[in-house]
Amino acid sequence: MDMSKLAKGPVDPSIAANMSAFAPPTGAFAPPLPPHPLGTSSLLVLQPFSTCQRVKQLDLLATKWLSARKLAEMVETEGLVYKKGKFSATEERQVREAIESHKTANNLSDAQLHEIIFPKDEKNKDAEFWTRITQAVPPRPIVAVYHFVRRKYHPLGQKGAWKAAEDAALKQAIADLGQAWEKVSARVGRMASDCRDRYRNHLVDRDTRSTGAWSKEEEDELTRIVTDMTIKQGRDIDNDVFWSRVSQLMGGRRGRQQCRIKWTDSLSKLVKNDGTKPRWSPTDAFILIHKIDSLKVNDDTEIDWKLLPDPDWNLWSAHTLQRRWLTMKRGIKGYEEMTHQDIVDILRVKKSLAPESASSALDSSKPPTKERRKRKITSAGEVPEEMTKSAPTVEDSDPE
DNA sequence: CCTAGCGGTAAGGGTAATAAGGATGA
DNA sequence: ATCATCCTTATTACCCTTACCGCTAG
Repeated sequence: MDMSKLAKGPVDPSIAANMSAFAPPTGAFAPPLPPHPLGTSSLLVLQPFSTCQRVKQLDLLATKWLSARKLAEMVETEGLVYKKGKFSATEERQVREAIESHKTANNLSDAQLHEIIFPKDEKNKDAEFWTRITQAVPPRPIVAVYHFVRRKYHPLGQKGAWKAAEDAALKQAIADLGQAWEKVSARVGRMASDCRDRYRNHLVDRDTRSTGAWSKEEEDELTRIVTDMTIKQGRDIDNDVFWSRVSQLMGGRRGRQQCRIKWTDSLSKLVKNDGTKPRWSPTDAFILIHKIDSLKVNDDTEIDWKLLPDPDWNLWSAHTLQRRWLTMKRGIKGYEEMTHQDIVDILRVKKSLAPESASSALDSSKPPTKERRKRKITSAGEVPEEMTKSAPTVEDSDPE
């Protein structure tokens, strides 16, 4: 019946148009409208644009400092395609190489390179530089590359755990200077963004903050706050939560990260599953792999995890799915050297071999201890067919 | 003198790595 | 009962995007 969803899953646009599109207020768990008139991204693969158009777009991305709004607008109006999200290892390497070659080509010292990336003097700005590096990682917009490089090449980066003395220095600096992070950074000896992070994630509310396991009261409170903020406002319970605000509403007793993780990894699936906790099963693994396979991406950094859950299989948050994928992937020996498709192929075989539990879950004859089995039937029901159906490889690849 | 847009800084939104405790099943 | 293994929960450094706005080139 709803096999179609399983097989097709979201048409992944991740490369292109996955603007974080505040989901239009759908009902509680109503099927999210495809964020896109399902053309643009898959079309890209097929052959939507002339190469000439592509070149123009890439040039635009590498030379113009387009604002987020403008970017989103162009995705809609003229099918602009650009990449968002974490930089892959490959991209990082491409950036490094581009910078190296720029350095040698212009015979720059380390200090000179530093001056280009962090110019102290107006006169040393070099717009050419950012364009050149951006061209090494299409289709990224220049501003994304700019921020990426400024973080990666910052001399104060990557300093590990904070020491008590640093916390004290940070507190004092903020007391003296306010939230002027660049100035604070100079005093503390950490990147501005790291100072800001340390402050908002750990120092603010430090005396009221509690850690460790959550009490029932706290869990109920968080659930109430989140549902008030989302469902009751007609917003999306998975994507429209403002975690800093939630933390405030929790009276500062839990930080924004604590609240977010608690919700997405634990409480949300409980709410979606009538108050009982589902447990990750081989069937779930099976579904996940097939969904990922159907995306036909080149690399898992292109996956937009937010688009994976669907109404018939929505117990698992995007975050959970992403992590489950990672652990499955790492369970394969030598996965580092493999292509994404290799890994998917291996997992598809590997995870279809554990059908015992899946099929026994179907057997109502011996109801296994917990009721949580009950819910599995919904998704497990279609698995055996899907499995025997086989030929999972290509099938739908090109719609007309 | 005006103004478009560059690019530096802050704010907002999110994940990866890790550890430790809890189920599960041979 | 035991132990390996997988799963869940919690922590925190680190990461990416967007908003904002002063400045300057044209």
